[in-house]
Amino acid sequence: MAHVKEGFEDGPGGGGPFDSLAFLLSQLGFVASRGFHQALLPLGIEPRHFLLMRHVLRDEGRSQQSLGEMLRIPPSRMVALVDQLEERGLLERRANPSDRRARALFVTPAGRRLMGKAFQVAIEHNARIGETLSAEERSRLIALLQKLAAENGLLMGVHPGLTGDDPKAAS
Amino acid sequence: MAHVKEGFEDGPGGGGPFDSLAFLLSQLGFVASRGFHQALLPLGIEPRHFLLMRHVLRDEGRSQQSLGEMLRIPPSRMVALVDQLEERGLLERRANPSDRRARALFVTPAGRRLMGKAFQVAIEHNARIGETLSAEERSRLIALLQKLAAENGLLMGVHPGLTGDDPKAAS
DNA sequence: TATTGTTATACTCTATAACTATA
DNA sequence: TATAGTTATAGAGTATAACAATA
Repeated sequence: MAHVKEGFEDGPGGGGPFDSLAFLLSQLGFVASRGFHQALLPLGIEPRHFLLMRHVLRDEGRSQQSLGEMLRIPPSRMVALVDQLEERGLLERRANPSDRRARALFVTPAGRRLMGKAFQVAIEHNARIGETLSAEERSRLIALLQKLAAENGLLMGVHPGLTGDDPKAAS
Repeated sequence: MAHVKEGFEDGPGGGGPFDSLAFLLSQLGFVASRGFHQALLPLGIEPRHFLLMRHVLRDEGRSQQSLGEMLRIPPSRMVALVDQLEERGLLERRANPSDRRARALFVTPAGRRLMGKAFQVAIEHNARIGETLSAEERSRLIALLQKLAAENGLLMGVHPGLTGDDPKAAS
């Protein structure tokens, strides 16, 4: 382990900077998640609700299961999420005429209004994260991260943290 | 929300790519964390143990509380973490002659051997994450992330996910 | 009286699997 | 017999606060 260049230069025994790509990504990802979570607090929803609502908005009338499969959220978790959003009057479960077992999901007018605000929050949060970089730095950074995301099989708009494959701890 | 350039171009109503800086960071951070967690599985420890051991290694003999303050881990959580590592024979609580309330932490020889392997795992994991980038892309990416980390008040080697300020959900 | 570490308790989140109603 | 959704249950992880030993 003496020939490594980026990060871990300190080796097993010592101190030194811990500036590996993996660690930086993990740290910054955590900060980004936490920041968005906090930014949404005034609206009374969490990032997972935002993400789910966003996908319902994109294709209203789908069943819970169909959405759950796409976002890789297990059924019982979908029930809880939709319950929370329905109680708050943001989402609606309607009957599906062609299959009375299924529940078609729709966003209510209140849900639409709230999502408008939530998008605003997301935009502001996003701007805040990158505000210390120049426009050019920012776009180069985004391009590099996109390349990394593509190589790691990430789907745009589907956050792996929603799937329940919990990393458990930090790194 | 019509004048924004990076990410969120789709607006409240629509679909489209979700390639904001914040979302990319959150996604990739999650993937990096999860990957490291899985890479450590064969060694029987988790990233939090690795991080804690690493700090004990750096300055042996410190008290639990002193370490907990530095890493911002609450006392009862420190007890659980140290318990787990002590049961596995990787860490030792020794008496502190000058203050018999405090417990001085030391890494055992087995702990040292395991940390050697864990560093190797970390190095390999780090290399895997960035392997699709060229050396130049990689160093540019790291430089940009470091700048971002500095601006967001991140401490090198201290992962915010260890502090218990849970983001709760993803995004 | 304050502090270090520990333990007890309660709470949240989650997955698993049983269950119901439809198909 | 299979499927969509729900509910019940049990497990892990956490924080809070009470506690014991020592200062």
